[in-house]
Amino acid sequence: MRIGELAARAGVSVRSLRYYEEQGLLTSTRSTSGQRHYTDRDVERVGFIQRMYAAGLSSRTILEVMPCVDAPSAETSDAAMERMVQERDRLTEHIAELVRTRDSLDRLIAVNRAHRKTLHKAPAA
Amino acid sequence: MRIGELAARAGVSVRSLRYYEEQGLLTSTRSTSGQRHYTDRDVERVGFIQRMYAAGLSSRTILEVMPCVDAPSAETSDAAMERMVQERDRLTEHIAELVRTRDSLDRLIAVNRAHRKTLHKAPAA
DNA sequence: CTAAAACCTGACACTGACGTCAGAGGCAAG
DNA sequence: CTTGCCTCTGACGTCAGTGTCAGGTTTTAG
Repeated sequence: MRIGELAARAGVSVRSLRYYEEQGLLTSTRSTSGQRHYTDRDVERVGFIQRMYAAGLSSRTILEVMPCVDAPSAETSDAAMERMVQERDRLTEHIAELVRTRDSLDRLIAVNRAHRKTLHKAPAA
Repeated sequence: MRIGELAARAGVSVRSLRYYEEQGLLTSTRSTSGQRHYTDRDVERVGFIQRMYAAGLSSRTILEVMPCVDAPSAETSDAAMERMVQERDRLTEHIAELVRTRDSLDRLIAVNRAHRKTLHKAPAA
């Protein structure tokens, strides 16, 4: 498929796909006229990339863990494995922090609700 | 206390504190010479701001929920409460997404470990 | 054949939370 | 007083992912 279809299927912009290629995260075969062509597998790959971005990894870091995705059946480089475990742990810690933050938001909401109930929806002063 | 001490206590840069003030998130009393002065309570306030940033809120959004922090005992504006609940829900969804992403990383790690074990740490080809 | 739509490269714009530098003034210690 | 550190304002730099525009080629539909 060409770049427009991949973009539509993966739910990203054409611009992003070119950027991913520029960053070495995505490769394409080129037709004689220079147009990029992709396979169905690339849809998943772009999805993976997007999730990594959403998890806070940079292009460079995603690139470092890619060997684990590309060659899970081969001798994945130690560096890539190490990086992936490291990012997994970082993500775990980040999730824990977000949960704590959400809890504090919950408490704040509860406190405000309690006060509003107390005031019985009194009008502004 | 002056800005340097607040920065040290809250673990942020002086630059950030000035930026927070510029965004309306933090206020200071000024000495006659124009220097900013803060209270102990501002240390917590900066901590709160930092956690909100870490949770993905923008300056503008933090500003919108601030009434709930500033006046939890008064008639907190409906808009602020609504915004806070909305952000709490967004955060919940984001956490769920991150957990899914971490699970997929876990699976990827497991797959790679299994293959490495199978290969019995065979040297690179 | 021709017009529209998709694609190409290259480059500049943008956003947002800062870093950093310049030039000037404030404040406690020796 | 002066040395040295802290602070002030203002402004420009940065980073990273993406938007967007220009100017040109390719593919597709009629």
